[in-house]
Amino acid sequence: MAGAAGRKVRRATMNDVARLAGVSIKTVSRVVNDEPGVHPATAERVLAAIDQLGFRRNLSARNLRRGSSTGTIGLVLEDVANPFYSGVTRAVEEISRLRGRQVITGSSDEDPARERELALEFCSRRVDGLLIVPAGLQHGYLVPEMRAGTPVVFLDRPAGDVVADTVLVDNIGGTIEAVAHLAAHGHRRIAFLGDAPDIFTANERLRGYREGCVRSGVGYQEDLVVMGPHDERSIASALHRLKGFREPPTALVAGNNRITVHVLRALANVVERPALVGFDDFELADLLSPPVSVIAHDASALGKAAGDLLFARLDGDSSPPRRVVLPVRLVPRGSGEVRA
Amino acid sequence: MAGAAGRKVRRATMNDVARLAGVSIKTVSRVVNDEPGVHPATAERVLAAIDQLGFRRNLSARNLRRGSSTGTIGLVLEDVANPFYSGVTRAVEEISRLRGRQVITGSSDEDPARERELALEFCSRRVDGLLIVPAGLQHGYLVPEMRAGTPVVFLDRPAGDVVADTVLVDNIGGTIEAVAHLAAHGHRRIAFLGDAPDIFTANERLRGYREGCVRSGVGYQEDLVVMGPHDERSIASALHRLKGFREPPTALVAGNNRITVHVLRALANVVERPALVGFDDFELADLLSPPVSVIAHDASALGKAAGDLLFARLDGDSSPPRRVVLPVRLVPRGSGEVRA
DNA sequence: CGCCACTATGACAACGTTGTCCGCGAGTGG
DNA sequence: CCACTCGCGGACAACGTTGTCATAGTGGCG
Repeated sequence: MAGAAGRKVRRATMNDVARLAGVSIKTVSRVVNDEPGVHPATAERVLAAIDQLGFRRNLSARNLRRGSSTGTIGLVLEDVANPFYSGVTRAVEEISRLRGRQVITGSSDEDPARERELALEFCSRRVDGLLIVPAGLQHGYLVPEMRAGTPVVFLDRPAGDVVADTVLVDNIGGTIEAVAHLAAHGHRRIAFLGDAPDIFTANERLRGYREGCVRSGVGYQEDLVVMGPHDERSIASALHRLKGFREPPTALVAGNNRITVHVLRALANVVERPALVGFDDFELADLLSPPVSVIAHDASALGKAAGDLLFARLDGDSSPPRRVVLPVRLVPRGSGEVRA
Repeated sequence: MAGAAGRKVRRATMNDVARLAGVSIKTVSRVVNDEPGVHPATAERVLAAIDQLGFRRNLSARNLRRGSSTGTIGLVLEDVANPFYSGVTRAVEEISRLRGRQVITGSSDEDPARERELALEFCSRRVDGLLIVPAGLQHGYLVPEMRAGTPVVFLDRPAGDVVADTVLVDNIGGTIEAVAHLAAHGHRRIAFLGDAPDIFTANERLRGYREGCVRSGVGYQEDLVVMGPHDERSIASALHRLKGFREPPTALVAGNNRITVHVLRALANVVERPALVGFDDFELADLLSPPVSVIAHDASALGKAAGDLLFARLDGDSSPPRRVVLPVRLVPRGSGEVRA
């Protein structure tokens, strides 16, 4: 059992190592960086000294001196605890690891000020690249960074006022498909429960819903739309209100994974359940009864696509900014295949 | 629409700002750090220059010069994508934010070498503190760091061979309770599906299971224990094998959230389902049918406790290392209350 | 009018590392 | 035996920032 007892000790530097090994500091540097031109016996002595002192090279100093890469990628998202974003995080981490980079993450909680604060903090740390799930619409603050050559990729939502690489999912197409699917099962009164309309994806999905209603010949009815922000309570009361309509909706489209879960919870003890299609897939959706039909898209694919784009830029790709839209697919599992 | 077009530009330094504002670099530093003794008009000029150049102070240089805090906390866990750990991550992020720190995370995937690599990388970055979910049993490599004053807190599992702050959950107590609960409902053949026994929590929970069997008068039966590592397939085949017994188990204890989910999937279309209690709570457990009874413990509580411990150390607490064991509680929801 | 206290600013070194360049000694070919 | 190369190691500056100390200006006061 080794303890950490004893006086707090100053951290060893290359100088200390050099002194102990009886060589110059530059030689230590050479050993640490696997540079050629060091006699094996000398290297041995240096390594022994490093081990004895527990020396770890100071990356702040290294980064400062080298000026180029800090070996870090900044990732700003809405909430790491949301399974969708933690999937994205994992994918980004994975691809970064292959490229020898560490990931620094931060949750913005949909607060534009917090997003900006995090992103700028990351820039101060001189991250090699930034991946951002935008909370706000103003990203002019990133222009100096981009000018200085820091690649920025926007994820899941586009930036408001800068032109940059962006990876999105097909929100509109997905919602159109959801509505079409429900309409094909005879539903004519299809409600939409969406997130706050100033969130890009929420708005796009609303547009898709509207378009889907029109295309499916159902007709768009304002009163069947309930936009957020939502929590469990507000979803429950919205459902209650909809149910009180003279012609209540027979089907629901839920705008994202959290809303879907809230809907499921609100409907838990209801006998006459409306048909349901949720946007975003989630674990256990297939094990619920009825299993929940969803518009699925892959968090890892999103993270990977964004990461690929970012690293391509780091590798020197200077083509015009790209916008990648990842496909979604309807996964019918039961909850959406109930006839009206 | 601002573009990032134009030549790639060198990043502005304090020197550039100083020249543009017609002051010395030290004055710029004073403004940036809100130090007193700068004439308001001068500060104004400096701020304008900063804005014009898009200057962001280089934290590598700052950290190097100041030598003290880098404003970062390193978090090594098993897999950010696992909801349990992403909950921990979020809690750590939250508490770090309040203390003005950024969190750097890395997933070890249960690989001791990877854990070590990540932790040492973080040390090279001179993180202010380390939070580690140990993958291995050897942590001697951290001794120099701890000597140098970097606080280390182990999370969810203890370290193998160093004495340090540790936050655990009551694995043994929880599993004992699970077994007792099932026994109270008349079960005499209770199987245990656990993770790889070299994982601390898996082993502790196995011990708890064994103890629980003894205490409940059920008797410990070797052949009802199936340890991992597990995936969906292996769980399915284990269940199949157990079912073939002359006296098949009438109840199951699942060793962690992933195993529980695998069990649920394997049992999805089975009519005669054994009673089930899972270790770890998970979202939607209450909405399944039957709702899944679990031994619940709080990921955020774990993250918060560890963070509190870490920051207490950073604030100078030098009392002997502590071991905190967080309570768990049985949440009966249905799946565990089936009579034998 | 000379001295002091005080404000506003600047010159300079140092943090730990790495890139550049230089030197020493041994081996090698003519 | 000399000139030249090659392998190895070291001295020194520089990265961008901040702490220390010095200094110029300013106004008050005896």
